[in-house]
Amino acid sequence: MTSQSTPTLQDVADAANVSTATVSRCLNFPDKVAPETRQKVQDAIAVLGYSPNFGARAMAARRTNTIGAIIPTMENAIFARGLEAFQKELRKHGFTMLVASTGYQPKVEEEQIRSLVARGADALLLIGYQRDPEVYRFLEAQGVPVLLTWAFDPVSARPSIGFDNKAAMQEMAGKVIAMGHRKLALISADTGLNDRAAARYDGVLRAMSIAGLDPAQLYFEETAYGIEEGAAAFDRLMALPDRPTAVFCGNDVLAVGALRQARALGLCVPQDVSVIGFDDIELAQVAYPALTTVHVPHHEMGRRAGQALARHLRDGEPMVPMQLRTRIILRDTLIPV
Amino acid sequence: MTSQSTPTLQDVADAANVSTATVSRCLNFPDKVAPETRQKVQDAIAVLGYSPNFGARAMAARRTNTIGAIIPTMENAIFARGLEAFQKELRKHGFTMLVASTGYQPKVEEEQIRSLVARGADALLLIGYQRDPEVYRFLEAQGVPVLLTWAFDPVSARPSIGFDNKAAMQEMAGKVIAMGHRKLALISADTGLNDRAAARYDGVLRAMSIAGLDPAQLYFEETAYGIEEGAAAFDRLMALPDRPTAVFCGNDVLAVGALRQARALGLCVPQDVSVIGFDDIELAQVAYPALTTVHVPHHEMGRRAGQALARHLRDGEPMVPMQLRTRIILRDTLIPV
DNA sequence: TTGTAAGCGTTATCAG
DNA sequence: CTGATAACGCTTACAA
Repeated sequence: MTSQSTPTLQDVADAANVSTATVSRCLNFPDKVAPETRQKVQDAIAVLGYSPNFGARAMAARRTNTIGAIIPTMENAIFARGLEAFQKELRKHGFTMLVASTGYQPKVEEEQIRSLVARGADALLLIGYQRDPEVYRFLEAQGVPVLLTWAFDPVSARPSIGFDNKAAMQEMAGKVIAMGHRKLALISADTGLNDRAAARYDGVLRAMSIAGLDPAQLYFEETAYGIEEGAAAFDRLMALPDRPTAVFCGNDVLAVGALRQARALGLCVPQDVSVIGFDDIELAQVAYPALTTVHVPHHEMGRRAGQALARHLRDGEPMVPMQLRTRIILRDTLIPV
Repeated sequence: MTSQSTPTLQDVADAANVSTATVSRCLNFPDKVAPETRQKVQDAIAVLGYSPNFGARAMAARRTNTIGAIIPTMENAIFARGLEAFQKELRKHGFTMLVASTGYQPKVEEEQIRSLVARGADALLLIGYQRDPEVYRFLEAQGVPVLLTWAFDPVSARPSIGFDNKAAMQEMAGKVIAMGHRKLALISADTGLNDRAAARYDGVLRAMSIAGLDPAQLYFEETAYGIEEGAAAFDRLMALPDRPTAVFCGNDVLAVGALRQARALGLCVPQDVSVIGFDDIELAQVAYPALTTVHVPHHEMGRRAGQALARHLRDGEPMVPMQLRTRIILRDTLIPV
């Protein structure tokens, strides 16, 4: 009774003259099987080129050793470093990462969440807090653990491993103000959809208040994500009658766009205007002038997230929220006014 | 007989007072079901919050509407644009993309291939031609169609949608030589593991031969992938007694590293040395000076690959190889010697 | 240590 | 148009 197409457990069992149960054990608990039996089975597996059917396994075992990660975008490497670390850590623990991206669209994120859950993801890694409560209910109902990252909200009860976007930006803004800058601008991603962007915005406002500046004076440019968009927003700011002397950017990608546009306009950064980024992705070092920015511990964040999830799944350890520190990286795009 | 945990087809069937077959039909062929029945079922689905189990579905239907894409790296956005387009196109046709990355390690690629196949990928998108023939045999045995991309080899029989790396680089090198450059260097990724890198290398050599230069005179720096690595290689080249006047780079990431190092060394690009990239990713425009490079039609490549695969899977259309054109983008890092 | 057999949640064939 | 029912390939008590 040889199968025509791809070999199954049964085929292996037949070939090795054992039961399917034994083959299964060989695969999952090798030491629960007698050495010689194991050898026979492994030979059969090799000969047939057998490899287990994931769907069937998932269905029978009711777990997949797979963890889904859903990020807003795969472009521009904003999340790449962190994910890389996450995936490496998971691998160590025998888990596989599945990635999906949403293009910053909540609807798409919901789809992706459902899709990954339907695919049997044992847990999910999501970026930021903000999403329809319905989504969280769904996840809870399905019994899928979720770890949030890239943000840390001390008041939220949801487990997260990230950093305080507001505090980080506030610190940076405080420094900029201390350098004498008074005319400030912020180029930001959509604060309505993106809680990290919103928090960073709040950070700038808070720093202004504390310094006795009127937050209403902040030039605020909200824009889509991308180098072009950053450039366009910067262009609008520079067309203002009373130009800002320091332009914060919600992320390094926008900042690099701003830098490019400054060049196009014949403006010198930082002499004519200072530009400040956020994230410290590789781009920031390569940009010219090298970008002053807020360093996010991408690698550590990914690693710890992987660790937390793996331990939770394997040993049932509860996932404890963890706040990581950011730090200001002074490069060449910021000088006192 | 209500299920305790996540609802199943059976639960829906019970709730709607129909058979599981009918529910399944509602899901897959809505118009093969009477409108009122359909309504009942849909209500039940909504009430229970049912969503189909992917593994079970895959097992029963023997297809997943999922296509796997395996790329060398997710960092630096080299493949990001193309993948994005690929994924968008697939979505249009009702397919889902699953990504995996290999870190440029053949062993890891094999693992990922097996993993995606085990997960039931209906087809695979792979980068480049070069891999163990055993892998191709495995894929064939499993009946999994494969489309290659990011390369185009006219003599290979395997379906691919890409461009001719060698011809592209040769054209660029020809141009550089025509500008009077004689002392040439190439910073390349590992040509042993990476057929795109090897082809680009060959392109430079060929252009030299054609121009009557001795290919053996090419300064060749083979290095790992990354900005740091590009910088280090450039540094070694500049330490040479008889410096090259033009430095080709196997990709934009290496080129940007070279640019950074030039700055660090106090060298002016392009006055002191010309630098040439390959790929034309966003980085190339943002770099300073803006990078002269070979434009790869990322978007079109991804889109067409998605189209070809979707049609093949849906309508059984054969996948025909397609060669896309690259073009030289002259920006600010190359001048005549 | 190994085998038997009952699921796991769908799809799809075949009657009705 | 709808309902039984047999797969699909694997895991896991439970027995031997």
